[in-house]
Amino acid sequence: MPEELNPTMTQNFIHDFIDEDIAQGGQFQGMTVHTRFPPEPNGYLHIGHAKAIFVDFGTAEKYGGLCNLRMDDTNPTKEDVEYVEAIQEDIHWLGYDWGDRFYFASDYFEKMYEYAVELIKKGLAYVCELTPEEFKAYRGDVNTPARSPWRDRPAEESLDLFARMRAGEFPNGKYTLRAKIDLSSGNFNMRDPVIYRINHMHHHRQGDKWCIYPMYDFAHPIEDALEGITHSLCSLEFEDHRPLYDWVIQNCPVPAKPRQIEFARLGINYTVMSKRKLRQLVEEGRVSGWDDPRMPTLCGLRRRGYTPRSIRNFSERNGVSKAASTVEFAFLEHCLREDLNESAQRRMAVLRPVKLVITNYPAGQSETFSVENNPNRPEDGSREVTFSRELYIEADDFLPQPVPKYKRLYPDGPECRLKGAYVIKCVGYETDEAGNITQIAAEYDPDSRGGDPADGRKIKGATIHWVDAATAVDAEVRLYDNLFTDADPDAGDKNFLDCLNPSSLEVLTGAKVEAGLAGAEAPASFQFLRQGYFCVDNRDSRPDKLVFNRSVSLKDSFKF
RNA sequence: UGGGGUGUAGCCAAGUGGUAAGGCACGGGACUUUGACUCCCGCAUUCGCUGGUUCGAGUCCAGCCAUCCCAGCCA
Repeated sequence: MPEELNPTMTQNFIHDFIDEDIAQGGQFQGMTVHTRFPPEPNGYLHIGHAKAIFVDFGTAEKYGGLCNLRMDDTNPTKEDVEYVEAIQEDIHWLGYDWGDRFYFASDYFEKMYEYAVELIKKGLAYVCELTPEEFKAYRGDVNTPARSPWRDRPAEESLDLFARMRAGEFPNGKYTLRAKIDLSSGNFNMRDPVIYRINHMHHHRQGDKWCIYPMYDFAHPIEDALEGITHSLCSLEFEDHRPLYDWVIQNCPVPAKPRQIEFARLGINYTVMSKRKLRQLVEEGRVSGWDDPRMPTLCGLRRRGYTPRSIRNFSERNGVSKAASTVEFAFLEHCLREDLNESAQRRMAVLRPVKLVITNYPAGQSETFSVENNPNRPEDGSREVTFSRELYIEADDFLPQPVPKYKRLYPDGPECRLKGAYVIKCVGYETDEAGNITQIAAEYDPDSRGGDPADGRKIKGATIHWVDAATAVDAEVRLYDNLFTDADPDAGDKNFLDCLNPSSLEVLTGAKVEAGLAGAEAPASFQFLRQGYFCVDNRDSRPDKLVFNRSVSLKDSFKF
C-alpha cells in the first residue's frame, strides 16, 4: 500500500561496514541485516527524523533485511501515549512499514532487571548512595579521576538494596545502580555510569509496576540484542557511548552482539529542529500547533503539501556521512518541486485579482474551454472552465507603463494568450481617484479559440492565467516563508525566538479560484499556474471558505 | 591543557596511490499555451595548513590549525 519506494539506497560508509561484517565471517555472517528506528515517544517526528527513518529502514531494505519500530520509553518523565500513535502515523505516511515488529523498550524491563542483577553478582555493578549533588562533585574533571565511595560495597548488600529499590522502599534519588567500569577514563561515560535510577512515576505503558528505570546506556544495547538487531544505527553524539554499549553487550548474557554505527544527523538552515524549542513554539502560541504548516514536523510538512516521495528523495540525495552538515532549505524545496511538477494537477487561481474586460466579447455570452490537468501526464485528463466577458487576472500581469523585457499586458503592448482560451491585446485601463488600477480593457481575437490564432502567427507576449468573474470562487490563500530569518537559529547561544520571521505567513483573502476546486474531488496537491504549488488545507477548510496552503513557490527567473 | 569525531566549491557529496563524479544554489543561452518545466553552456589547476614518502598524493606518514560532541539519576 505505500507507494513505490526509491530505488535501492546508494552505497555509503555504513554499507561499507556492513559489507565488511558480512564478508569477514564473524558474528554477522549468515545473519539477516536487522536495524531499528527507536524514537522516544516524547514529541512529534520532524524532518530530521525522516533522515534517521530513511537510514534505518533504507539500510534494512537494501540488504533484504528487517527494520523494527521501537518506542524507547525508558523515562516516563517526558513520555506520553499521545506521541506513540502520531509517530506510527508519520512513519507510515512517509512510506515505511515495520510489519508486526512494533516494540516497546519498557516491555523488556524485567529482562533488564535480571541482567542488572547478574552484573551485581559478577561484581560489575553496585548500589551507590551519593546524592545527585555529591555525585556531581565526585565526578572529577578532565585530569582528575572520579571518586565513588560505594563501589566496593559487597554484592549481597547491593543485591538487597537493588531489590528494595525495585520494591519501592526508597524515595527518588536515594540510590542508584552503577556499573563498575573505570573511574579515571577520559571518557566520562565510563566513569561508573548510573544504569538504574529511582523514579516514582506512572509509566504510560507499565503503569505503576516500576519505580526504578534503566538508563539509556544500559537499556539500549539490551533492547537491540533482545530483538536480534545486527546494526544499531544512531547519530554522532552517541559515539562516546559506544564503549559503554559494547561493555553492556560484553558483560550481560544477551542473545546477540549488535554493532553500533553512528552517522551525522540532518540540519537545515532557517530551521529549528530541537524538540524542546519546537514544543516552546507550540506552547507559546507562536504557531498554531505541532502541525502548523510552517513547522518542520512531518505532520506540518504534510499539511503544507510536502509529499512523502519528496522527503524520501531529499534524504536519499543528501547522502549519509559523518561530517556535520546543514543543508540548504532550498534543496528540500527543490525536491518538492521536482515531485510536484511531475504529479500535481494544474488549476487556475488569481491571488491578487484585477478585473479584465474583453470589450469586443458580447455581454451575457459565455462558453467553456477544456484545459488539461497536467501537461506532463495526459492520463490525468482535462477539465472544463467557463469564460465570459469579465475575467480576473493577476494584478502584476498588467503594467500601465512597461519596463524593459516586460512581455505581459500594457496599453498597445504585445498580444498575450489567456491560458487555454483566446489571444488578447490590451487596449486601455481605468483608475480610481487615487490612481489605483480598477479595470483593464482588452480585445480578443475570435479566431484564436483554444489559444492558437487561426493564421498561425506567433504570440509575442506571455501566456497568462485567469478566472471567469461569473463563476470564480472566493478563497483564502496562505503563503509561507521560512519560520526563521536567521540562517541557523539553532547555532550559538542566541535566543532562537529573536530569529523568528515576522512575515513567515501571508494570508491573502481576496483570491479568486476557478470553480470545482473544493471538496473531495479536489486534487491533494496542485499548482496554481505561475503561483506555485498548493494543497487544500483539509484541517481548516470549510465548504464556504476554501483555504489553500502554499507548499513552495515556482522558481522565477524573470528579472526586469 | 582529558576523551571521541569531522575538515573536498556558497550548501550537500563521490573519491580507497594514476592526474577532482553528481546534485542544490548561482550566472548565461535555447525552447515553451505556466517568465514554470525541459535542454544546452559556465561554475575547485585543487582537496584545512605545512612538511615528508613516492615516478606520481585529496588518498600514505608527521606536525599544526579549525570546528563539533561529551562532566543528566535525559535520550
